[in-house]
Amino acid sequence: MGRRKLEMKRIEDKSSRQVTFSKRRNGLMKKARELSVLCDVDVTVIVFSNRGRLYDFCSGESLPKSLQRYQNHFEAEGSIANDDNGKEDLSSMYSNVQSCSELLDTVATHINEPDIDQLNVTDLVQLERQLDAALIQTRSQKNKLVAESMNALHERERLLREENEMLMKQIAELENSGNAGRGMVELGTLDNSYLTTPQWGTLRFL
Amino acid sequence: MGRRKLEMKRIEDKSSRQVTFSKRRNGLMKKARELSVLCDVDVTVIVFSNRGRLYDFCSGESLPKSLQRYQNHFEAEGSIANDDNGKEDLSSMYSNVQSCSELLDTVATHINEPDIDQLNVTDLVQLERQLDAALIQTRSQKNKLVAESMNALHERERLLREENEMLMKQIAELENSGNAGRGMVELGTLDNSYLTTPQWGTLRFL
DNA sequence: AACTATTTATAAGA
DNA sequence: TTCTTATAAATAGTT
Repeated sequence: MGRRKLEMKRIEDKSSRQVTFSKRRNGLMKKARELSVLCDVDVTVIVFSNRGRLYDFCSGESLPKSLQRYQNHFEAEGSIANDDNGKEDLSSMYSNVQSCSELLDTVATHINEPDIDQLNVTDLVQLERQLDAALIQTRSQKNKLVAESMNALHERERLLREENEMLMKQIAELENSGNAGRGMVELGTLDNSYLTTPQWGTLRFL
Repeated sequence: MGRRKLEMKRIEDKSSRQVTFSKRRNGLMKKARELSVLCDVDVTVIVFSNRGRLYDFCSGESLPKSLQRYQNHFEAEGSIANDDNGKEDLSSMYSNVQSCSELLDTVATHINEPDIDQLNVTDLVQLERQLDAALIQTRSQKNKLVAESMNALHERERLLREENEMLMKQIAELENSGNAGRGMVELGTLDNSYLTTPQWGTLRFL
């Protein structure tokens, strides 16, 4: 959107690359801010110039906090060095599922504790383990549901194919028995090539 | 840039907020990609919808690597228990992201180290980070592939249904034009009830 | 999911 | 850099 259309490749002229970088960087940050405000979402943008200079935008209060949130989205599963020292592990404690909201309440209460000294390392270790356990359980449940969903999809596909074949046979029969040249149907136009690559393999990896 | 100018505040109507979110999120990602290509810089964008769905863009090969780079920018303070006893620490060894197999080899070697004292806390912090990064990357890729697979399945289902409908119409035509009582087909025996409960909803949660 | 009327971003020039 | 301006892009509201 300028005097002429730009090719989408590295701008070779150093000077105009620098100018474009400055303009578009500001544009990107502005867009990010607008998105976060208009749609009430968290947005984080990090830009590294190739000279190592850092520019960032973060809709939340702090970038590290946002990145932490990002990591929490993926991280955790059974870590190496699970220092299980003799005492009752929490898995039993969590065998009865605490509801998500209850758990979040617990965390919020602990984190917002006015006197932070009230939270000693032991408490935090407990909390960390609880959250780990909850995360593992959550992910496990998620994977289970996704697997079920995919199974249902594959089953539906199978049924549809069967029905499809049945219908084709019926058409063939009708054509053979009917008056030639009347009500002709071009079966050859049906393209089944997209049916030849089932992806069952994926399910194995859940 | 629309029919009218928008106030820069949260869009209250839920529906249009959702639409705007989708449009502007795509716009932002596109801008980010263009900036990284045109100006040859590293750009990372992370968006959390307020329902916790995650969208991201990263110009480098891996988001963890970019985040690592970001962290390094502020991490002059050194890590916990930085007992640097002269020898080169693992950070240099790990500055270049390793392949999965290399990483696993490294871990195996280190964990099986006969003399465990060779591994100080700094080394382990490095190793932990590497593994975190690898895990994030792996899970992210897995989720992406599963989502793609489900999309493919839904698409195939849609095509099959379309073809199915077409075939039914053809049968109806053939029957109307053919001799009555000859080559009759019981269309009523086809049970389509299992087609009425699409499970698109599941995909939202990936 | 498409379609436009507008607004916005920005490439080039000064 | 900064401003200006012609033009390309994005997108708000509509269908």
